[in-house]
Amino acid sequence: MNNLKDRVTIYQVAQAAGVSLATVSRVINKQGNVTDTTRAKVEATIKKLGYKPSGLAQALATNKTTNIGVIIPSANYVYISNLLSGISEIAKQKGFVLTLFTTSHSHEEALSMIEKVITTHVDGAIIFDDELSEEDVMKINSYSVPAIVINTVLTGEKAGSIKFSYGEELKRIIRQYYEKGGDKEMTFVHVHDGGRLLNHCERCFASMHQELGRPYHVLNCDDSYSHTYADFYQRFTEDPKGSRGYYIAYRDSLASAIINAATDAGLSVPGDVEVLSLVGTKYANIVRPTLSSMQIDMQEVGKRAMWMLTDLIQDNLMEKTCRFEAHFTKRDSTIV
Amino acid sequence: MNNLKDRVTIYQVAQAAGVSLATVSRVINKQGNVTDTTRAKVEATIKKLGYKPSGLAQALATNKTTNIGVIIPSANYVYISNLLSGISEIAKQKGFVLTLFTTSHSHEEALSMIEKVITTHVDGAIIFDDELSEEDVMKINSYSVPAIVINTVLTGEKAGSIKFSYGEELKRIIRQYYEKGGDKEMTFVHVHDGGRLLNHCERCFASMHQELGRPYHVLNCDDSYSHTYADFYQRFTEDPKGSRGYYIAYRDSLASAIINAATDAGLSVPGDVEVLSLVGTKYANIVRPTLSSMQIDMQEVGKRAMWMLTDLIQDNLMEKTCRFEAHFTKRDSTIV
DNA sequence: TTGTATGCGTTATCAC
DNA sequence: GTGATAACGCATACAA
Repeated sequence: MNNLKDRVTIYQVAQAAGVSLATVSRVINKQGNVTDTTRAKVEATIKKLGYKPSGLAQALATNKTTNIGVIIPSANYVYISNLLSGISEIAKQKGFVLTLFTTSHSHEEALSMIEKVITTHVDGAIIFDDELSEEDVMKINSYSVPAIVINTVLTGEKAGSIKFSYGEELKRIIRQYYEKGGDKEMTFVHVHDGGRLLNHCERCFASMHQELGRPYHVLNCDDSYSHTYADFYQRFTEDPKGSRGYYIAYRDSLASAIINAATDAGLSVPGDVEVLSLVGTKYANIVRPTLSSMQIDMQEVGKRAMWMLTDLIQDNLMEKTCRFEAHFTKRDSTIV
Repeated sequence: MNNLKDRVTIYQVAQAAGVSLATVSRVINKQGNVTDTTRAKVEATIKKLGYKPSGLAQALATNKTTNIGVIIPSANYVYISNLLSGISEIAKQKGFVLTLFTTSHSHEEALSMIEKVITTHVDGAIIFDDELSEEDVMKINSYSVPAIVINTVLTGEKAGSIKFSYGEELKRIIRQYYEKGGDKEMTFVHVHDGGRLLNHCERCFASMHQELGRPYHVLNCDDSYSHTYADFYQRFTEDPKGSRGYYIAYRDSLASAIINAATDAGLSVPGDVEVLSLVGTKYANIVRPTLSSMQIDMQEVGKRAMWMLTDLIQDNLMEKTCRFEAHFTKRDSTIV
């Protein structure tokens, strides 16, 4: 049961090499003050015994784990795994290791993850979770764990944040659509538990239409390709004329469901049905017709977050806040 | 710099509550032998002081981190993130946390990650990396770190493995294709650094054709949608007749590149060009025409791996080896 | 039921 | 240059 019982300790190395453990420690940490002779002797026995220092004990003694906690919703979305990949790339570069805390659309769980991060003794944390309020996140900071928060503003001593500006760009797209003669009525496809980003977009969508005095619709659907496809296929076949419209969906897969349903129902895209994906990934380019989308390079966001965090850990972060602008790429699923 | 200096310790709690630290420890670990009165007192001061036990110190004292090391190639592929998501789901259920070690197509790096896993003092490890040989993986086991290895056989006391059976199914698909009157010549689309699974498939592909006495081709291409699209588009437009064939690609995105290139070049899929994706994901269903694919439910693999690992950690793993069969799903990109 | 003492595997501050 | 020795924060066997 005690699966690490036979771990070789620094003490055993010292004994075998005929020196004190202090000397071994010096060799490990490549500090000076060691004769080449003894150094060689120690290194030899280290190799012979297969000694590996215990990160645990090191961390306890130095008060530094080289460990970054990452709080994200379940890693199963493409844009999340892109984010993770970006974080991971820089973390590796800087000598950090990532510890994952995944949440699943529950405020309670997200909170308990924050507690876990604190007990886990990480050197810093990157948090990307819609369920967490600023207040929640402050909690982690009150334990003086440096933290970068994505998509939530956060003010604090040991904190930085990355903010997405989605709403303004979305408003611009909507205004431009009508200005350039777009005449379809727009429908915002709402999904349950879509998170704060989606809700923010929805609010901007609504307020823009109110501002323009245009009619608009909001439709609830399931966060699943097949369900969404089925729903829309039924909708499109039952009332082809009434289905004409411009649909804004949260994710590539959902947008694709609408495109495919329309195409399969004999409607033309973008003639009868236009579709915009809010969170575009590389798949926007792959599906046919290609998918007009807004996107933020999440891998880049991940990199930046990790950069900011390393700076923050060294008390060296100048700009505590950073914005990422969403960009619109027109492809074949929309006319303008 | 010393970012955790002001952490509240168990000792401070004890002092504030007027008990010994042993009592506090008992309260934390919910052991018996504590009066309700003192328990309440201790819990109150814990809350008041905002005390969180140090996982580090706990781990050092008990020789148990609740930490699982996961070695994977950079998490940027859909099937990898599915795997991760499966692992993560069960890990959370069992009270473990995941520490990520990502590698990037380098044997050296993969080896150094194994060393890191050892020093990191994890309770167990799940390894999915094509760069690691059995010998490499044995190393982690020789430190008596329980490990589950995916897609590499491994024999060892504290080890289990999950094996994919891709080759046999691929052979079956190929044989069946010709038996049912498929007459296109097959091309295996090879990508650099595709890993052991791809190479295994390639060998099976070749040997099956030799067995059948059929001609076959192997084509090198880049592991990128856009490059592959460009390459194939050129190929298809320059020599439409000669392009007729059955292409086997590693990944959905690459297979989609071929499909789209063919379609855009005026060829018909699956009339002129048939395409099979080896590692299918949900996108096989989304692209048009839909993509015939082989697939293994990687999320399920992840779950199983984590289940096996928890059993292994408790010396309770009966079946040390487990196979996952790849399944073929015929969709619209192939005729049979 | 509660407190004392020791150990977990390091680092770091002293002496020598 | 090298070696004792005290932290680091907690669990636990043992004594009270």
